[in-house]
Amino acid sequence: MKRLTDILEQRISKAIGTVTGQDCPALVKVSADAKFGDYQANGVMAAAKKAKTNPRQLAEQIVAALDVSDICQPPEIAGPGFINLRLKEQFLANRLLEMNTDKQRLGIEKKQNPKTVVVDYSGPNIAKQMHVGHLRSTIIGDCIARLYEFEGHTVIRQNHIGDWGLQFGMLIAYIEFRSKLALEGKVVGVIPNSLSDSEEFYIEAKKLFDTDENFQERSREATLGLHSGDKTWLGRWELLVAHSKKHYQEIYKELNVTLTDKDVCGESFYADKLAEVVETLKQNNLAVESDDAMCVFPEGFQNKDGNPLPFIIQKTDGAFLYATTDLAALRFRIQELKADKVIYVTDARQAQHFQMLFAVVNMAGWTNDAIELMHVTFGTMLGEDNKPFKTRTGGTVKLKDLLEEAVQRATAVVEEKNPDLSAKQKTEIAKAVGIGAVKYADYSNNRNSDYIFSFDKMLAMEGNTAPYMQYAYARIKSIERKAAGKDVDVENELANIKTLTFTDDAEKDLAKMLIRYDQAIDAAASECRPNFLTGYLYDLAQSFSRFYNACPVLKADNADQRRLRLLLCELTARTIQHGMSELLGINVVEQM
RNA sequence: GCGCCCGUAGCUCAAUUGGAUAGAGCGUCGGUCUACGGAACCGAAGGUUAGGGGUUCGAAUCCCUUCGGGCGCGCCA
Repeated sequence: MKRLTDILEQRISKAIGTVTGQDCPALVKVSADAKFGDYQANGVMAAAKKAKTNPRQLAEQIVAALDVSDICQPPEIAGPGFINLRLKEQFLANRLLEMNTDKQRLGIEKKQNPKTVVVDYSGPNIAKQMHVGHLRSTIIGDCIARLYEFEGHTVIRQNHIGDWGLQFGMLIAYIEFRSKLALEGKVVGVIPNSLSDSEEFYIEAKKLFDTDENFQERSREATLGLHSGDKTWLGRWELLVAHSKKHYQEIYKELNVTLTDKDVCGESFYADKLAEVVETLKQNNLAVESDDAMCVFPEGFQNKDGNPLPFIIQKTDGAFLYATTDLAALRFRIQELKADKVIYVTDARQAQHFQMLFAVVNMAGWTNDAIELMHVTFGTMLGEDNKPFKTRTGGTVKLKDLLEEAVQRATAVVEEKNPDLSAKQKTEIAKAVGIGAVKYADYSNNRNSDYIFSFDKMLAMEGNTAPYMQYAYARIKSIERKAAGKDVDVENELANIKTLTFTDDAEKDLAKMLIRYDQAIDAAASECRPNFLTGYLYDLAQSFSRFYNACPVLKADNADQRRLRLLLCELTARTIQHGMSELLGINVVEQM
């Protein structure tokens, strides 16, 4: 099923071309106001300007050259030269019937020319618990990956974990140090058995590092040993990695995030490629020594003093930096993974770093115009005091704690609203609602802005929240259950519908919303903006509520009317289910 | 100092990227139910889109400028 906006765009653009002889886009959008119809073409004014003619007259000529009679009623011209379009009921009905035949994709086609898209997101550090600072990248990135995948692209997820460098040298040196203490009977436990052990060890190690020169020295040796592949050091390090992976896979599972172990490709993976990256850049005369460090100077970047800003790829002491790793990673993604598009999902503070990274990769000739490099930024998560989100005592909020609290709060709400459900159901619902609320709140905000984290707001049943969406879904499922109780076989009734007749405006309004789902997905994917999708789903749910209020389904006037209404219910449920569950990774529930 | 992001209703946020009279939710006020889950629906009030200038048929959106906020800017990631 081809996207309606694309069909209209194509036909009207063609008509503009026929009339003016110029190539001007029709700019078809959903109408701003229902009184202007369902869709509008905004491109005539610009075309008229280009052709140096009167826009209203041009609009008339275009309409005369246009045939959309299979879709719309005769187009109207309004204002300075808008072309307004009203869908025919028959067209609307046909679209619904087509959607009905495709349970998986609601009739939405895959992209004609799929690309290989690398999405880099989440990227936690090992040996530390995930905290709120990882939340936005993890879930926004996951939505982007799901969107592209649904559109038919080949998506390669990359979890670029922080698992290399001095801090881990320090930690494995501490494991060694601790084993000596253990021999003297001063501590119990030599190796960290869990991630929380690792975290404690990390704190202890840092203390020691800051106060003990010998330990500092040993940490450097450990780092070196690790980097040169020494088995003893490597073994200790692998232990840390294993605990960490287990931890964040648990979090991903809880969050319903699609990252798996095979997507992990962190700093350590690129460690042996860094020297070669630097060497290549040196040979190309792109990397030069400056203040004893190896730097590349991409054009257009300045430091505080107005001097060229370096992209430092090797420190004075010879060590490599994250810039070096990022270069190696990006080259790998382009050359080995064959990426057509690389999307980085990190916070906005790194914008300049990525601009420079892309510039350097371009200088090196590792990329070309056909490859799209994209930094998807997002703002900071703030507490209700408008300051960066912290615990009451000012500490970092652990993701695990945050999610637990969300589920706990949701449990209380379920308990209050629907105490008669089974314990098992309540648990399932609380999880879907609690975790869903956290994710949905993030998705529904424009990712560029900072956003204020509030359990009360995200768990509210009103407004654009996960619970509202889940409620809309549950109500539809409730109707279908009731139908079964009245000997109405919904599946059978919807299986062989040939014609549909609308008898109420609320039906038509809902139908028009339903057929716009493909466009919402496209907008969300192309801009990497999940809030376009949540915005659509919310509009849909509201539209359904209006319909629900106005149009009895099971007590409809006649069989035809009931069939149409059942179909609208079912398609709405499927769309909500698909959008929430498949694209946002938020579960819906039959009852709540 | 330079650069990036931001400033929209009392509050929290949208606005399909330059389109028609800037929309939601919360809060406030007023309505709707013996239909299917009231966790709902309808309506009202609330705006000089921070201020000013410009571009054009048309600006919250683009350009300039002032003010206010956040974040970057040489060996952390």
